[in-house]
Amino acid sequence: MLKINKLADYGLVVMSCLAQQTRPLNARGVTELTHLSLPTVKKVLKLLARAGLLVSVRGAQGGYALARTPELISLSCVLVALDGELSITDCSQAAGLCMVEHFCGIRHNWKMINQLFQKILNDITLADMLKPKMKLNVCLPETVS
Amino acid sequence: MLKINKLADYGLVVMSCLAQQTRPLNARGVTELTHLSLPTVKKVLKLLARAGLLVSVRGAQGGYALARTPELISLSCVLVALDGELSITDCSQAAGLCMVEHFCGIRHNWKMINQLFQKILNDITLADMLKPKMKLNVCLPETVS
DNA sequence: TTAAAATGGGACTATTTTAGTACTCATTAA
DNA sequence: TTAATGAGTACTAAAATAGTCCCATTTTAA
Ligand code: FES
Ligand code: FES
Repeated sequence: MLKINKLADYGLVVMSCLAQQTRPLNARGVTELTHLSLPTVKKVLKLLARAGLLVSVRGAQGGYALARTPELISLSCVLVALDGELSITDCSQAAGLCMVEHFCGIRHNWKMINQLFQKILNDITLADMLKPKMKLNVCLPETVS
Repeated sequence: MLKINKLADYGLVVMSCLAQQTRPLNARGVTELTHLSLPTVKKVLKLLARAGLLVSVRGAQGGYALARTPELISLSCVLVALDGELSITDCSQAAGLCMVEHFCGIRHNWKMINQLFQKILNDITLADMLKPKMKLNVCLPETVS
């Protein structure tokens, strides 16, 4: 449960690959470094560029580079770009998606959990993911109301 | 992203419904209280019973009841029963599922995040979910190694 | 003893989502 | 001018999900 789709997973691999480059890298280059298939890499790169996380340089000698430094790229925004907003249940995000909404006493609590997870993913940056052993500093009793 | 499947969602609704009963309730009774469809309710009840979260009483006047008090039922075990183990990415749980495992520098960090989420869902109980406004007390810098 | 009420287990189908691929157009450096 | 490269879009195949149905087993109650 709670799986992100593969595209999002690959997306993070690609992002961390590009974070280690000093100049734009093209799709083939990413393929060689990550061992992911070329069509998949292309798809991921396009989506990330469209989301504004990568800048693309067209034409010969073109390629992709991070739009910001890894410290300013949250895990959350990468995942959202490739796998949509975080919503643990259909009902925890928008209204009207769940048929038992009116009879359900747990919707509010799902929303709280959803917010907590969102905050966690927001606080982790690409730079953190690049570290061999990331530190997770989670201490958010104030998230709760 | 990070959605649990509908069965798991319904499962929690059913569990919270049963938590408010004083005697075993049959599938039809659950349907009436939750407004979920009967076949779906039956499926969920069977899965929860098999997982040991509910005890079933067969025969006339039979039905289902919680196997333990709500304080002793974690959100985690309900979700696992209906939607499998928590694993954000294929690679964060077991080895050998991801084709780029050998070239991937972020696998360890995914595992950390996975553990954190697991701990959060473990610490929330069914009793918490029944409260109108749950308190989330997350403060686990020691989870990290 | 019998009939009715209920769960248990499993199989099945339609739908939706996901993964992966292919093709054409636009842009740019050399 | 030309070759390299990204942008956009459409498509197919495979997998997961949701929802339904059927029949055997068990137990209560008439
Ligand atoms: S299960 Fe959908 S609103 Fe509660
Ligand atoms: S993406 Fe699978 S091991 Fe890292």
